[in-house]
Amino acid sequence: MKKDVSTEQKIKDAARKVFMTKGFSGCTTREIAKSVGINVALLNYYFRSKGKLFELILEAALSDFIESMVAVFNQNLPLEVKTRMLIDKEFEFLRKHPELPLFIHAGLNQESDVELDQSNFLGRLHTTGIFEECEKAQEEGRMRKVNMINVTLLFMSNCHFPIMSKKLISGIYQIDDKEHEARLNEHQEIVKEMLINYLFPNTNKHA
Amino acid sequence: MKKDVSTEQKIKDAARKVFMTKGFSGCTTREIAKSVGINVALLNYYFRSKGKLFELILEAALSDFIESMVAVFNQNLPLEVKTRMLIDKEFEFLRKHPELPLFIHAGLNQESDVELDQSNFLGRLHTTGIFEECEKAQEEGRMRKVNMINVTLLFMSNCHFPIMSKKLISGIYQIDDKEHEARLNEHQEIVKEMLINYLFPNTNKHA
DNA sequence: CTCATTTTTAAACAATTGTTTAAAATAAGT
DNA sequence: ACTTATTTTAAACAATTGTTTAAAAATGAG
Repeated sequence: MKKDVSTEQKIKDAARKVFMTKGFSGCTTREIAKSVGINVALLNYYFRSKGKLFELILEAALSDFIESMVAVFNQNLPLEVKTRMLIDKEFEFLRKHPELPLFIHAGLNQESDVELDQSNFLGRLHTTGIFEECEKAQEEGRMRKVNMINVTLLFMSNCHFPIMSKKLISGIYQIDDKEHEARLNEHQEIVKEMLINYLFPNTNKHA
Repeated sequence: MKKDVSTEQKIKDAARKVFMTKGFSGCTTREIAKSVGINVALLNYYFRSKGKLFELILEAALSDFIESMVAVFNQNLPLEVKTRMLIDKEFEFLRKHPELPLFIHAGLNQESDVELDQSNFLGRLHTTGIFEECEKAQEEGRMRKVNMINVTLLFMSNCHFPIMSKKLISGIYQIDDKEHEARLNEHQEIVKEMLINYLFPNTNKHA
């Protein structure tokens, strides 16, 4: 029945790679097919169209990215520790998939018919209990009272943007990959300290 | 000689709008021409090709965006005040041009031949004296000792990302434009306080 | 082996792409 | 007014696009 790796999966993998680097309208179906070593018609045999294939890849990317958060939230650790871990894991995850954030944002802005709530991301976050955990910490005065949307924004801004902006930052400051990596490593520590200090102001700062 | 608004400028304006919302490969030259009310051939008469026109628009966008920073840096005010003003001006500027950050990042990743140092952005920043100002503040212990690249990252992350991520955040949390705007307004204050606290820890916090 | 189903291909389809050519319209110079 | 230069257009160009059709190859069941 199935081969070692099914053709369907091979197409998905190739499509992911190509779409990620070039975007939806930046590549052709033939380009994807060629990188798999198959005919163009086979793409439309498995997936009905280029657009449908793209939606699939985009939703999978979104899922990966939410799942990497959920994994940390599910850890049974104090909120402060979890926060540090979340940032570390995010940086780790994004270093492995540096094109992901830009791909997601560009993809959402182009293919406007992708409905985010269909994948129930909010639900998946809720099941981790992180919202209640924060609410409790806020009531107890351990955590600064900030709307959870703003908390999310704080984390995403400071983890995703540094990765997305590599070309811009390297270009402006004229630094090479090595130097940029060094800046990124330092930034990871900066972000951890800054966010912890801001969100948990009463925790003793190890300065 | 010249008309009220030159055709060349009208094309640039239209191209900017179209490229911003759809990206380079997401639109066609005919689409741009049509929105100006001219023939396709006239595009290539003024600008040599679609790619050349795009580079022009992208570089202008980058320029706008750097200039909005430079304007603040040139103000003769204490660093802490300038910092607050920078964040406010950035949010103000980006609210007017919300597509700009994503356009710049996507554009840089697609059209890789755009050389950032040709526009001498770093030079323009240097002439404001902001680097020396920070260095001095760092030596005097008023400002935390952080590499200027990381400082830049902190500002950009926390100003640009909240604007760029509108669709993602609205989609995940299922909020409408009004609620998103409210979150953004609150975020502006959060970012100001967080960055000031982090970069100028000795300043008395108005908490 | 046989036959039906699934997988894969080559070829063609019509539409659209960026760009060019050559002619028309407009403006400027003398 | 006549000529030259500039601006604008319509039409065509070849190449590429996403998608489909119909046939071939591979696979599976009995």
